[in-house]
Amino acid sequence: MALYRERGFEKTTVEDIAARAGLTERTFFRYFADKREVLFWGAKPLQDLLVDGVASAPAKATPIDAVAQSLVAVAAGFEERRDFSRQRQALITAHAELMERELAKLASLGAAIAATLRRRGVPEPAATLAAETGITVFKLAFEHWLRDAKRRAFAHHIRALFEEIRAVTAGKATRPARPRPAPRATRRRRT
Amino acid sequence: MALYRERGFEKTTVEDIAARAGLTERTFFRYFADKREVLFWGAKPLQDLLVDGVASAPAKATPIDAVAQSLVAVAAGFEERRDFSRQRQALITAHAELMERELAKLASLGAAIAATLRRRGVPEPAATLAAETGITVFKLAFEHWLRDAKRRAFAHHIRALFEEIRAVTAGKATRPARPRPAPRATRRRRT
DNA sequence: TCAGCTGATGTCAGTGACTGCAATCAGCTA
DNA sequence: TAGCTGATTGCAGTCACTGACATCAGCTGA
Repeated sequence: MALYRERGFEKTTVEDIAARAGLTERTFFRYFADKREVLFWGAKPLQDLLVDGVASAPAKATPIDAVAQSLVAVAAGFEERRDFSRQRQALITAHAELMERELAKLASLGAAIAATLRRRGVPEPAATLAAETGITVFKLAFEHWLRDAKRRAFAHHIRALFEEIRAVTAGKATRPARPRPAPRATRRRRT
Repeated sequence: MALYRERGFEKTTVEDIAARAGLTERTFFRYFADKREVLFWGAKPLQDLLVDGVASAPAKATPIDAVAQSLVAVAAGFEERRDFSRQRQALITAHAELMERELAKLASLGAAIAATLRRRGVPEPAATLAAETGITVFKLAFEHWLRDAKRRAFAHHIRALFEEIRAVTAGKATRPARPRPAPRATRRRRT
């Protein structure tokens, strides 16, 4: 990431990266499928955490709650890496190729969660919809968390967006003001 | 697509494609940013249709309904291309690189819809959530439509999944049976 | 009819991502 | 210390993609 940020993603050759790591280009490609993959090294552990969280949710939890709880639990681990996350995200959003890979990772995350829900007895298409909704919330909450001037917790944004998406799909929340028996007020932000 | 299906995506060189089209490789790259982009030629018109649909929804429609209506309207245009769509989709799902591009296209579709909703006065994060939910439903409904043995209309699947996602986010539909004060019975389907 | 302009296409050479294959190396074991 | 095994390296090759420049087709105005 140091190199990518120094001279930009496309200006950085795989040879550069390998050299910096004290390796050969050939060896780099034995560890990473391609040049982009380096930035997504931590994806698997995160997926395991999320899946475990969903799998171990209380039996009576609704699918969406199982997903929400798991996301909230995982969110804590992000707090200490806010600066890192922000730099990484800036890099990703600045390059279409990296965005593509990010979306692919999120999609496979969603698929894994859906599979777990199915294992819990949730039928299709509810399982996939709950998982995908979770991914949507996660993605947006992540952005909100990164640029929240008030530095509220990641988990806070996740919860708020689950509330909001519930309202949205219910056909409410058309207008900014909307007093609801919600634990927290719904937040607004600029684009 | 003919070439890709004949000899596979990676076995097909850009030179092959250009030759088949009676062009030079160089010219190919003047029309398409890269090798994958050929398969997504029709994306822009679709986006315009969807955006127009959302923009011209009745002023009193909720965001999610504006999106749903637009998707349903657009769905009609797909009916006559079911076989083509199926072949294309088989190709895409078989190649991770193409899936990535597909996801990216859907994401930009979502962004365009969100922007349109904002122009209609829908605040964030409701606009983005409604748009993303629409994309989720669209994607899944598309799959269902393609493999529906009963050959029900694309629009049918879209409507059904909007119903279902409403139930899911509301915390219903955990179990096949779930007697709750729900307006409609929850729909089920196989994977 | 033709010089001149313009936009599309072609030629050519080069860079760099990625792969297959064979060689080498490091650490361990019998 | 010979031999085995897994990790690393060297090398050669393919192919996607790009920049610079030449060429061509069709149009325009004199």
